[in-house]
Amino acid sequence: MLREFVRSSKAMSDETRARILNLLAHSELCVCQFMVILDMGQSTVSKHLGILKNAGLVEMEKRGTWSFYRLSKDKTNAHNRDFIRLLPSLPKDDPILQKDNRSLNEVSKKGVAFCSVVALKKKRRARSIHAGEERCDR
Amino acid sequence: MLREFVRSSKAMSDETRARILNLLAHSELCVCQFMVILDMGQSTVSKHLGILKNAGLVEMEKRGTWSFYRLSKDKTNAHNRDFIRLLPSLPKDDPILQKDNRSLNEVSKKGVAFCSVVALKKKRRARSIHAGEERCDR
DNA sequence: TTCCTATATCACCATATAGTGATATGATAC
DNA sequence: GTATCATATCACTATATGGTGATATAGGAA
Repeated sequence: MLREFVRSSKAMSDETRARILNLLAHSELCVCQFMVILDMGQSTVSKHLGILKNAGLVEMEKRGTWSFYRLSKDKTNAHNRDFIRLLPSLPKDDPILQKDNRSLNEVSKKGVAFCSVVALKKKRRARSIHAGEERCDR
Repeated sequence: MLREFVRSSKAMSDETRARILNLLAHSELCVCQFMVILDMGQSTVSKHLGILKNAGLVEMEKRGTWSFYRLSKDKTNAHNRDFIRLLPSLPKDDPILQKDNRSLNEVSKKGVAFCSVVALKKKRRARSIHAGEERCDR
């Protein structure tokens, strides 16, 4: 149906989600790895992945507390198969995607546990900055 | 560049513009023909066509006062070639697209002049309704 | 010239969306 | 049990977008 076609197309047509799809074209990843590579907050990443999953472009598998995402292998959806096939035409010479791919290599080497630590640190830093600002207001 | 990829993808990912692209996959059309088939106002149609043109998915040619639109034949843009190639995977069984295609047949038979008349009538009707409402307010 | 028509653009409003911090959920470790 | 961590979801704000009427532009006809 047209509605599904548009939903999948919309899911692709955002810079952040295009970056996510580019990364997933290389390997499966969990949320905290995306946080490090994309340098974005956890809720942002989770939201974007939810949109991609809802459109059927991406699948999720829980392993312990981690959620691993990968490109959908669903053969029943014609649009999504075609949209995913389009990923190789993402501009390989784009500096953002090149940087993402380099980060992906590093992150992959260091493993998931590393990302958890980095993501947690980031979260705590954000909290403490916020707490500091509040103190200054008094 | 990623920005262009996203722009083209965004241009496709709207129900109205997907309908426009579906029509253009069959034949070139001018604005007033879109107005009749899509049953939308002139400014709306013009805006959507502008977005598609700006993304490079569509070309425009002026003939007299008419602007004719067609799918871009530009071979230099990799994304757009791929996006246009995706059009055949628009859901052919979708009732909206089927209705659009039927309307396209009728409109094509009757020619551009017919559409001009219909579009103009519509415009006048809208104006007179609006004028009537204003009179009632007094 | 003046009038009419086809299209583009503008201004506006209503809705949708991205990003974010806070909170909720759910699993693991202690 | 509690504590901790990974993720999902909620609430909110700022911005983007779709649809529309009004206006501007520009070509053709009278």
